[in-house]
Amino acid sequence: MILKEGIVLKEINFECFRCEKHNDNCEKTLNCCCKNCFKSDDTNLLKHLENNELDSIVEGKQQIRYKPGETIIKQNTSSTYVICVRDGLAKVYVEGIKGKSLVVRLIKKLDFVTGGDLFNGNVQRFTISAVTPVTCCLINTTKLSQLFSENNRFAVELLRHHAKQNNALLDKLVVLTQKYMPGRVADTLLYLKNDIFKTNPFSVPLTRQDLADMSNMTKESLVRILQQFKSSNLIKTDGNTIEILNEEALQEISKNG
Amino acid sequence: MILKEGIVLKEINFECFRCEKHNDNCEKTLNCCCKNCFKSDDTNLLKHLENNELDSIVEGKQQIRYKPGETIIKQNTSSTYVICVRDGLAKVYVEGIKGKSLVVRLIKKLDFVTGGDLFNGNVQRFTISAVTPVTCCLINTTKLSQLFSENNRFAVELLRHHAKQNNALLDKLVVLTQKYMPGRVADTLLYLKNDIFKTNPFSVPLTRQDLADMSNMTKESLVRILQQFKSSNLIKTDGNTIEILNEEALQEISKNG
DNA sequence: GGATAATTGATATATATCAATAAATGCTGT
DNA sequence: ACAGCATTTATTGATATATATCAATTATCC
Repeated sequence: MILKEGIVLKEINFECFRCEKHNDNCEKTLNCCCKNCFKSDDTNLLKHLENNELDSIVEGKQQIRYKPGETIIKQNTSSTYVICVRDGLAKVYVEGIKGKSLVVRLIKKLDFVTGGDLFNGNVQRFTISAVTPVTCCLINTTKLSQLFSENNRFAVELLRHHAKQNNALLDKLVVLTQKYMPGRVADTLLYLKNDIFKTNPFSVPLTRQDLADMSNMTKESLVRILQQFKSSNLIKTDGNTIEILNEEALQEISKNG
Repeated sequence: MILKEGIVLKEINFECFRCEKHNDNCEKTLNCCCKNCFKSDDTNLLKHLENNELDSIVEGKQQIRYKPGETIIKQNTSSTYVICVRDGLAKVYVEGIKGKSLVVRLIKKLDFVTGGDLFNGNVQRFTISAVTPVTCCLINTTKLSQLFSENNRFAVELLRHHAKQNNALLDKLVVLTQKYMPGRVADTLLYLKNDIFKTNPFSVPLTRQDLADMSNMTKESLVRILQQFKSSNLIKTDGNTIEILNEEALQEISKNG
C-alpha cells in the first residue's frame, strides 16, 4: 500500500487479541496496540474515549515507519493528521528565515502533536522529521470533532493539550529572547535530561546543529558554551553522550539568563 | 460590588430590550449587549451558541471598566475567566526575566483571550493591562465545558481559537529570534496599521517602551530604527501619530529580516 | 514646574560570521 | 571484515557586527 511517493505503509496482518484491531507483534510488546497505546498514559489525549469511540478514529489510522532524517510532516503543506508517536524520537521545528531552523520541541513515545491549523485550514505550521527510526500513527482529525458531542471530556482534553502547547511556546518565547546563550544551553541540557531521556548520562542522537537550533544560536556558539560548561565541571561529554555533573549550577545559570 | 481590591464592578440597571439582559446604554449603541457582541463578528468564539446556551454563560458574566495602566489579568495568578473586550485597547504581555516585558498581542473590541491554563489549573501565563480605558467582560470558564456536549461546533470554535493563538506564537517566535531590528520594527508597524487601527495615519496610545517590548528590543534601539525609517521616507511620525508612507518597502524590510 | 517619556551620542558586549583544522561517519571495493 | 577515501560533523581561533548599556539632553505631560 503506497500512501504517497516514497512512503509505503507496512502491511499489517496480525490480529491483536486485546483490541481486536490489526496490529504487529501486539501480544509480545503489549504497547503496540492502539487502545493500549492511547490509554496507557495519564496525560494521554484520548484517555477519556470509550472503546467504540476509539474504534471510530483508530479505523482510519495509518501506522508508518520513518528512517532517520525523513520528514513526517512538512511545513506549509496541508494535512489533517494528528500525530501520535509510538516509538523513536522526532524533532518539531519551524523552518524560519534564510534557512534557519528553530526546534520547538522533541517528541517521543506517546507524544501527540496536534497541528497548527487544526480545524482551521489544516496547513501545518512546522516540520516534523525523524531523528531516530520513528514509528508513528497518523490519525485523521476529520473524525475528531464528531466525538465532541458524544464525549465532552475528550474536547476538554484536547483543549488542555492546546493550552499546554501554548504555554510551552510562551515559555520558549521568553527563554529564547531574554536569556543569554549559557542560560539557553543550560535549558536545553536540562530539557534533554529531565523531559526527554530521563537518564544521566544520556546519549543524544542529535547533531550540534540540532542542539544549536533548539537553543537559538549557531553551532559554533553552542560548542563554545558546552566547552565552558565542561571546563567548569558542570557537564562531561563524550561524543554524543552527555552527563550532567552539577544540575543545581545549571539551574542557576538558567535562572540568571 | 467589589471583586477584589481596587476593582469595583459597575452596577448595571439598564434592561436591554433585545437580549433581555442587564446592560448599559444598549439601545443606543446596539453593540453593548452580550448577544450582539458575541454574535456580531465572524471570527467570534461564541457564534455557534444558541440563545439559551449563551444565557448560561452570560449569566455569571462580569462587565468591568479599567483605567489606562490598570491590570486586568495578572500573570501567575489563578483565574477562570475568558476575557472578551467590549471597548478599548489592552496589551497582553509576559513578564519575563530581569523585569523585561514581552508584549505578545494587543487586544481590542470583540477580541477574546482564553487563558494559558484553560482547564489546566487556570494559572494565567501572561499579564493583561489596559492601554486606553477598557471595558471588558469576564466570562467564567467553568461553564464552558458543559456546553461541549450540547454544541460541538462551539468546542471546535474554541479549539480553532487556540490553534490560531498557537500559530501566532510560533510566528512571533520566528520573527523575534530570526529577524534583525529593522525587520521587527517593520512588523510592529504593519501590525499596528493593518491589524489594530486599520487606518493610516494612526494614533498609537502606546509608549516607545511598549513598542520596543512588542519588537523585543530596547526603547533606544526602537527610536533609532524609527528615525532611520523616517529619514528614508518610509514613515512619518508626529508624537504618537504614525503614518506609513511606503508599505511595500516595510514589507520588504520585514521579509529580509 | 517637576516628573515622566523621547531622543541622541559614545561605548561596551554578546553573538554571528568567516576560516581553518580535526574528528567522526559513511561508503567503496576488495 | 577492513583499509582507504570522501563527506559530513565538531572544534577552535580571529574578526566583524548587531544590539544593549550608559549618559546626557530635550521634549512632553499632568
